[in-house]
Amino acid sequence: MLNYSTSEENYIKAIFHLQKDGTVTTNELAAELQTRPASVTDMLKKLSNKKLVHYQAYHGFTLTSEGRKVALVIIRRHRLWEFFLAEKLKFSWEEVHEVAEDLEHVSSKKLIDKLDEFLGFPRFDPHGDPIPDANGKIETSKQICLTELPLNSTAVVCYVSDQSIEMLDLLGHKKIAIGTKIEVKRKFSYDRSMEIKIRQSRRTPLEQAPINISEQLAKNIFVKYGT
Amino acid sequence: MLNYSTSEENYIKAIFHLQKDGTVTTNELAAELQTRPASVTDMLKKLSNKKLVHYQAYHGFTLTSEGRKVALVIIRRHRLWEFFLAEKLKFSWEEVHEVAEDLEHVSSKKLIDKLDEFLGFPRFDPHGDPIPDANGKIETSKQICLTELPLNSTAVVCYVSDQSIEMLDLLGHKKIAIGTKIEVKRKFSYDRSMEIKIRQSRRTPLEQAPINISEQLAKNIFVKYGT
DNA sequence: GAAATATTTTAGGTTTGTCTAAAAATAAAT
DNA sequence: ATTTATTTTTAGACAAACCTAAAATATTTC
Repeated sequence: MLNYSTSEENYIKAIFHLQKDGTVTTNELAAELQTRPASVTDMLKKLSNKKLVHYQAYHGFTLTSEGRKVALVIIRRHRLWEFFLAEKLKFSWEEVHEVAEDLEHVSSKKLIDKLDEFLGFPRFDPHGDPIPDANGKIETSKQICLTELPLNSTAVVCYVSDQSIEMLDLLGHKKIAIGTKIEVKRKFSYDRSMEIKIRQSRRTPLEQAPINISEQLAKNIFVKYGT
Repeated sequence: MLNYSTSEENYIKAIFHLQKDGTVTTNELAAELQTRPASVTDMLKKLSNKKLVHYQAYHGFTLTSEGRKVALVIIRRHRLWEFFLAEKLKFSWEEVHEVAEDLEHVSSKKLIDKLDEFLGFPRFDPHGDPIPDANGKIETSKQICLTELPLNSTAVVCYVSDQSIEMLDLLGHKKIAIGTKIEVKRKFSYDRSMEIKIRQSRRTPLEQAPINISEQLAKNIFVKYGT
């Protein structure tokens, strides 16, 4: 079970990413995969036979629930490798994607689950995209940079990109950590600093006075909506 | 450059391993790769055109120096991944090979060199086989278990397979470490324990009194001939 | 050294995934 | 509602890597 060719996997993954906006068309997919529409039709028939996509000639296609499950496995592999490359091998942000494109097709489930464990079950890849867990569960809300959080919105810190001693010292002083709830109260256009209210996760319901965050700090803090 | 298909890579690697005993024959290679002689002939023509093998119809083949270079790159990848799987992901000894068979075909040189660095430039994989360095240099003498070292032979400790606290404590007490020179003076058939003389690497020229090593300990110490 | 046996190569076919060019279906425009 | 344009599918080919069966070459044996 769950043994597909590199090519099939790439199609499934691409459909998953494109289908956010409704059904996917042949041309869209051909453009995404840098191939020809005729090739897409060929492959789609195959994936349709394998019950991975709903396909009606001339009317686009979407993944079946089985197809979605496969897609999530591939995305899990991809993002875990990206995390590994950035975190352990010190690849830069922009370099990880290309190498992960190859690594993601190595299909040993045990390899991926052990890699996940080795990495400490990370929940976001270096681009801030969520990593599906071993059961295919994935965070719905995408991670965004604190600088992009709109005024008066509340979100939770989930990742800090710069992990230097100095950075962690500053965060400690401001009592900001993974899980801290943040609400943006003001943004100053002069230096792009912001004023925020924070609440420690769970056990600290008391309202804190607003504190100030420099642009440089905000740039390295990532948050997501929700709990 | 250096971009070959998975199939080509498997052929090159297999020829490298088989050619230790002279030229390789079509049947040998077919058996090794679980394929048919006719398929081997097809591929061999292709590799011959690419100047990776010397090939004369009906008379076997060997790698060219270019082919050997390619083989060493593939073996380097394979053994580094094996080391990674065993050391970092806690795969058992016997499981690493199969997964590494897939990982070895991911061809990014940067990936492999960074992996090498991350792992601390290991010189032997979990089976005791030497890992070629980034320039394709490889230890000539294979690592063997101390139990296999013949009487009155001298060799150098290069690897310890059991790295439990207890084991390291015992090794520390006996002053045995990586680089220690060992000469086997006696082997007792009764309990398969052995008496050895040791000399610390370089700076300790003085002859030590022989010490005794249990079979259990010897089984976990690996040595190689040479410096 | 000719016959028997084993090995290797050729010839022709299959599958996977791609392509081009032409035909069919859908969507847009007048 | 036709015509025009776009999109999608079919038809037929091709390369890679494999296969079977038959022919060619080596090797053994007598």
